[in-house]
Amino acid sequence: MTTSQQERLDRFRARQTAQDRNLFGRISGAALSSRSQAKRLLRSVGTLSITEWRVLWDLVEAGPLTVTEMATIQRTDHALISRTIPPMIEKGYVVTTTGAEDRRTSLVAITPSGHTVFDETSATMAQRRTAIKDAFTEAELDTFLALIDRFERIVEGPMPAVSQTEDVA
Amino acid sequence: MTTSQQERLDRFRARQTAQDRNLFGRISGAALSSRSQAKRLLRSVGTLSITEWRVLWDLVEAGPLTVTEMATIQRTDHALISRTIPPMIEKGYVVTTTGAEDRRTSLVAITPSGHTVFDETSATMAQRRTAIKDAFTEAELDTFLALIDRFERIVEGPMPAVSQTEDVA
DNA sequence: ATTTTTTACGTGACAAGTCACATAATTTTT
DNA sequence: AAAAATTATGTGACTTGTCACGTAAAAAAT
Repeated sequence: MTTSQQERLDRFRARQTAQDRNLFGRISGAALSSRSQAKRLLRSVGTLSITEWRVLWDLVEAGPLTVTEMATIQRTDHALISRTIPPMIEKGYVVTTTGAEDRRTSLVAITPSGHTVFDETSATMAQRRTAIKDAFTEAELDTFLALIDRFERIVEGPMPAVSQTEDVA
Repeated sequence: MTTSQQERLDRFRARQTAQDRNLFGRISGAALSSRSQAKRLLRSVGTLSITEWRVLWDLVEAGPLTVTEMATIQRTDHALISRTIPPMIEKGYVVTTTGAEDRRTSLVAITPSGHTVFDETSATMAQRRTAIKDAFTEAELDTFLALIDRFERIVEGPMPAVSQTEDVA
């Protein structure tokens, strides 16, 4: 290996180390790993996709919900939920009714069949949550969530405000 | 509003509150918000997509890199990088050469043109990083990264190990 | 009462990201 | 030296997620 190849490798390693402290990349990486794991686990215990599973979990825990409510709970785009519902109706997992008080809304409810496919995932996904519970104390979880809150305040707006001490990398 | 509608709303709110403490959802939400913000910012200062921008940032900081190296740095799938490169070559932002020592690899390097489009984003994206720097002390960043490390150890495997005290939700 | 604004959701079009597989090249094992 | 295993990358096919827009319905303003 030539010196210039070694230098190239050194620069790659330095970059990797530097990015280990980049919160944007770290949070993205953690989220993507989490999603992949969830996907593998769900595939191992049934046929539900991640989004289908999340919908059923919300409905099992909270009863009938609107598309907007589920999107809010799941911190995702309403379009993703909206698109996930019709195939779930076809599979017999959920039913929808137009809102009685607000006919723009549709109220989604789980069916017995939906309960069944959801129940097949429960032990596995509960085990996954337990692993998190075991890994963090309540105080550590509080700290983690407070830090995530702060991060979110920065990434929620169009552009975060910065102090006068800003430096340009 | 009837009592049953009020109860439905109460259950929705309770579910939302409960999910505020769900690390999986919180980390995913934070990552997605971050990605959307980055996308908006990039659109406001040029035409680079998020993945194109990440590629250029890596190349600017570390010099020529292979697809696998960039995927490792960015904690993403090599296929995403692999697919992003040809259009960037067509746009004149990068060039590739087959690795001298390992003809399986291709070494990607930025061009002057790529530097130019990247430079147009630099102030904005640096400002974004500064906002993070301003929001967290070094100690808080250390804590945040340590917690993310721990979370990642749980989500990296096929299934996390759990203690005997596991409970099924 | 009417008009304007806002909201819920469905859809088009697209980007981001993943999984699996194939080919070529390299490394390891025999 | 040959065979087997592993790795780098490209690609097919798909899922996840987003942005923008349109329509219908509701709320707010006039």
